[in-house]
Amino acid sequence: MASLPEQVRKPRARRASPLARREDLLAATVSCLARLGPHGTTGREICRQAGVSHGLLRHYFSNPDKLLLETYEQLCEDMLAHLEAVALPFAANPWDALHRYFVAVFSDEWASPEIIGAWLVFWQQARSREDFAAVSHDFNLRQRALLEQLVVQLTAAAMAPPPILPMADAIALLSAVLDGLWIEYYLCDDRTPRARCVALCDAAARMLFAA
Amino acid sequence: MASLPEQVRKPRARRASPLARREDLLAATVSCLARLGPHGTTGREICRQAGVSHGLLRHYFSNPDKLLLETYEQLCEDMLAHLEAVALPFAANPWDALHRYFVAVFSDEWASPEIIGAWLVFWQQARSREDFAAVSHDFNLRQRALLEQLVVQLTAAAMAPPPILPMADAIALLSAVLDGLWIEYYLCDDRTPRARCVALCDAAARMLFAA
DNA sequence: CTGCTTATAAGGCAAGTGTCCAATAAGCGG
DNA sequence: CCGCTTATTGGACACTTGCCTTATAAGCAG
Repeated sequence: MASLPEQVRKPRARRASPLARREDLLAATVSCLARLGPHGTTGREICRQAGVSHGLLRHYFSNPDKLLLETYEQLCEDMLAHLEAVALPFAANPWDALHRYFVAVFSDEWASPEIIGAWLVFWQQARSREDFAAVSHDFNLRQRALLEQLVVQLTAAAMAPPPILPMADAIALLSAVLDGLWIEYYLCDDRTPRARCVALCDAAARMLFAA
Repeated sequence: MASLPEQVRKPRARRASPLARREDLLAATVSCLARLGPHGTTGREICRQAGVSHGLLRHYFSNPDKLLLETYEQLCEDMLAHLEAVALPFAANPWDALHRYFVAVFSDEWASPEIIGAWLVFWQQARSREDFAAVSHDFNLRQRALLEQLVVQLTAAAMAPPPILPMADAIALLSAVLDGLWIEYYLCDDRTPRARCVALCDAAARMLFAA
């Protein structure tokens, strides 16, 4: 039993479509961020979570950092697509569209501890990293534009009088309410239940844009 | 020049008062969190930033994690003390007191990228770590209580009519506005200048609590 | 000036990480 | 059924980290 260099490898794993594997890794990254925080989210740990060998990360992403960045991009893209899909088809009833937007923001899918936890990490990165900042900036612009569009529908349809505050201020405030409640929802899940967040947003919108 | 085991150590460093050194390390922690993110904030890096040997951390804190926690505690304590000192002495003029509170929240001292960046990390930790959650919870309660006190002064002094919304809702909204603007201020420093944040808070308060 | 306390430095060690790389087989086209 | 592409594995390496320990000297009491 001195030398047995044989039968060492065991690539039993089924071969997955490259696209599916990539998504596995992206999802595992979010999960790791939420479970272990940014400190514990290492390339090897992500692979462990995804159930693949640590060598595979390199095969799909140039390095763990890039994986993190792409996770951010993917998350932004998905969230924006979802929000647009939910609110835009209801342009005929602007108040309803806005309400649906709020519901989506606080939905299980986008206000889960996992997602918000990951989001906080990305915000953090955006301060010190150029590439993360670009993604963040782009997302903010697009999200703000969507919100603005919904609000403009309100006044354009003459369903609401011109706001008391300058339009830009009113939108900034509504946006702040959304962000603030979103964070708070994350911080302690029992304090402000989902339905109340939505109700508060509705109230704020009515206050800002209705008589 | 074969064997020179002599003259290796060089504890040239001046001896600092234990309290000052502790504060050095706490400050270095905040700085590291902002500069390198949670991932790069290691015990050794903090010591490097503080200009001391890596062995010293152990002498003041049981481990890097504990240092992080104490940094959080210190930050919370300082911020609450500051906010109270700024707003409470002006109970005679409730609107003014509230305004001073807003100004303090967005002051250079408490809305700096360093502070908010560190804060995001602590929020993240609060989800997965019991001890961080306790600090976070305690801070939220006290901060909320302070804000509530300021608002109650408003109505108690009959300087404002009873709010349109239930009191609890109005306070929740105002708090959300504060948090939301605070974060946004962090995310891109050129978008929403400090003065505008304060003005928006004032506007929100007037809207919620004045006729 | 001497000696004690203790703040400080720095080395060693095990564990974990990122990067690179060679070996292996899974699944498809022929 | 065979052979090529490539998804996948797992090891090697240098490096960093956290933890512990010992050696040193800074500053104060006497």
